[in-house]
Amino acid sequence: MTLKDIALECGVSMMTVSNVISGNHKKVSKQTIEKVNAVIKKYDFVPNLMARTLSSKSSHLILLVTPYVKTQELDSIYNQYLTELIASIERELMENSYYVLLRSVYEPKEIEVMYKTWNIDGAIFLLPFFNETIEQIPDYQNKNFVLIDSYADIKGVAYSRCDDYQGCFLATEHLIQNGHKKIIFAAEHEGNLLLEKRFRGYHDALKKHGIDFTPDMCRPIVPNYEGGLEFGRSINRDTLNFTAIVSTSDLCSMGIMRGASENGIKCPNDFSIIGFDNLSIDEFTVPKLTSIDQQISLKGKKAVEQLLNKINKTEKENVASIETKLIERESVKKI
Amino acid sequence: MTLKDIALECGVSMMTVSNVISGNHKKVSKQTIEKVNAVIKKYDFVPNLMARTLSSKSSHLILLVTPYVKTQELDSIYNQYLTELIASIERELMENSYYVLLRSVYEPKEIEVMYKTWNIDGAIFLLPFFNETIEQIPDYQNKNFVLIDSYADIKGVAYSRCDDYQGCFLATEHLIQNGHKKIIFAAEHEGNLLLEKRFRGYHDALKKHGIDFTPDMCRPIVPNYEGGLEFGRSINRDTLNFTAIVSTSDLCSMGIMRGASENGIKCPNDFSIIGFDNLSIDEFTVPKLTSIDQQISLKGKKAVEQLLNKINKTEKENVASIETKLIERESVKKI
DNA sequence: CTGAAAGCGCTAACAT
DNA sequence: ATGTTAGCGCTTTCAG
Repeated sequence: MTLKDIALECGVSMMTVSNVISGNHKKVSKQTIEKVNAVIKKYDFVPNLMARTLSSKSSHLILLVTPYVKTQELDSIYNQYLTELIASIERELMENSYYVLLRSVYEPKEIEVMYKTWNIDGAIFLLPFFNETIEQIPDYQNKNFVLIDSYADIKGVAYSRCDDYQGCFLATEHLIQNGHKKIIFAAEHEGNLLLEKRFRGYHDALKKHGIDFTPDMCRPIVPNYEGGLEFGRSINRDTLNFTAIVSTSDLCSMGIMRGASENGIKCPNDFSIIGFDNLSIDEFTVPKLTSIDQQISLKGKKAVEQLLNKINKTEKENVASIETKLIERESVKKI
Repeated sequence: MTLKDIALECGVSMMTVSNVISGNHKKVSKQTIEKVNAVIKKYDFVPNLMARTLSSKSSHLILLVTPYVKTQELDSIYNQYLTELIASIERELMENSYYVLLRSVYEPKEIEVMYKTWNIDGAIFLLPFFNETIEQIPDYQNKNFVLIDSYADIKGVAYSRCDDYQGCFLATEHLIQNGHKKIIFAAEHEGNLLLEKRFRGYHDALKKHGIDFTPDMCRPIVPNYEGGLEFGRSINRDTLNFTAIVSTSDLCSMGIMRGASENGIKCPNDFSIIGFDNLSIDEFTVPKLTSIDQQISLKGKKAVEQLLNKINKTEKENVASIETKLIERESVKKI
């Protein structure tokens, strides 16, 4: 069943059917529209987008780019994170009649190949691992790129990310409001644009409430489970010179809690901690972990919004900054 | 840059270039092949698959089908699970020059629409939620379907799933080998094909080692975190008439451990437990959770193998049953 | 408002 | 071993 068959049965030309389907309703009379739609419905006709793309160049295909790494190498945070992100993006694109091609990419060249192969209409980079490669892609300014979680400053692309500054500001302020003054920041942030934003939020919250920041309050740990575990194990009654920790990931927080508990230092009685990401496992830890929620689905939705703005050349702000939320559980104690 | 341009520059016909690209090397002389390949390389020419599909009908596009549900409704197990599964499938398809279209599907009709729209070459159903809908899809026997984790018995489709029977057999036997005799099975399995297999594995392991099964050894709980929590809370010194639990999900195990510990009943001293799925969070629980590993990546790889067999009409067994593995951690105590 | 002609980039089928 | 013809299903362009 093709456009031609529909046209024949309706006694009109292919162009008329095409116009009805494309929603060019100004070019067709009401009666014709109804007649054509009836026949389309009768046969459950669905236009072939391969053919449409070939002649019109626009495929309605969006490339979702993930890094090509061994699955095991992906920090487990990405598991939950990516599923939710991809699901929300797919849903939002679907509602706008776009389709999702998923591809793990190792070198920038592959992006270009995908464009030539499938006439891609745009791409969303799901993780901020592509900052350096994007500018190597030919004509990247005109390729409708959206970067997620990236603070790179690349001309012509759009961004969707959570407000990392505000997230750690919130966390820090919450600790202060619970009576904490000796609050440390648990991540090496130098050289990492995202972590620098988070550090800045922590720093400025201290400042706002008249607490001096000194360099020893920043602990240069790697913010994953192992890094947290190592740091946690270094905590004992002698080194416990703080009452609260601003962490930059839930898994890191879990590592810290586990490591410290090996020395009999327990959260929340001996120290309070706030994570980042609001993973569902936060409900399963002991104590349940207070965390900063990233609103992942909203981030995906906004990424699609940015993309459609680019595709439709709607002149808009090219950064979506998603508000974070504090999710209170049991890892912060009022002192 | 098109086939035509390459043909022109080489001084040959389009068909010759096409044959070189498709690997029809019997139809072209060695010199011509080299000449053509040189020009292709010179211009980084990539053939347009929209055009190829239009004339050849084969798109090299594979549909990955997930259920369309609210993200929040997806049990968190699927998060980690799906990411790893999708990553392994994408990788394997990519290596065979296939491309991945991702789509969440609400009703069977949508599958048919995707086929008409994009000339899909086959589909993999990532979760066993489609058993009832598949047979409603027109011509489903010839559509190259692979179902993951399904025990449905549908004509003409292929399957990739872990050996659930063997998984719980392994778990039960491991407990027995650690001296346990009073072992309960923690899931309502009736009416669920997959859970029935697991129960059978548990049952047969008991039998093999001369332990009688009595109906009270099967606890009809819902095998997720909440169900586990509820059951765990029901355990106290009076009701603790077993020494070990075969659970059918890691999250359920975590719920049980948490619920029981609220009553002062601790794993592994008061009872042993083995989970199912081997989630990475098993490393973070206290005690670390012994579990049955599903080899998710292998499952994805085998799913692709099944699919390619169908596409290439290679006559093979249409079920891939993935061996499970026991991952020992700290939740089983020798008694 | 409606239609005819031409062509998107490729390949199947049939030549030579 | 190589080339020619026709056509995949749709839209663009230009005419009426």
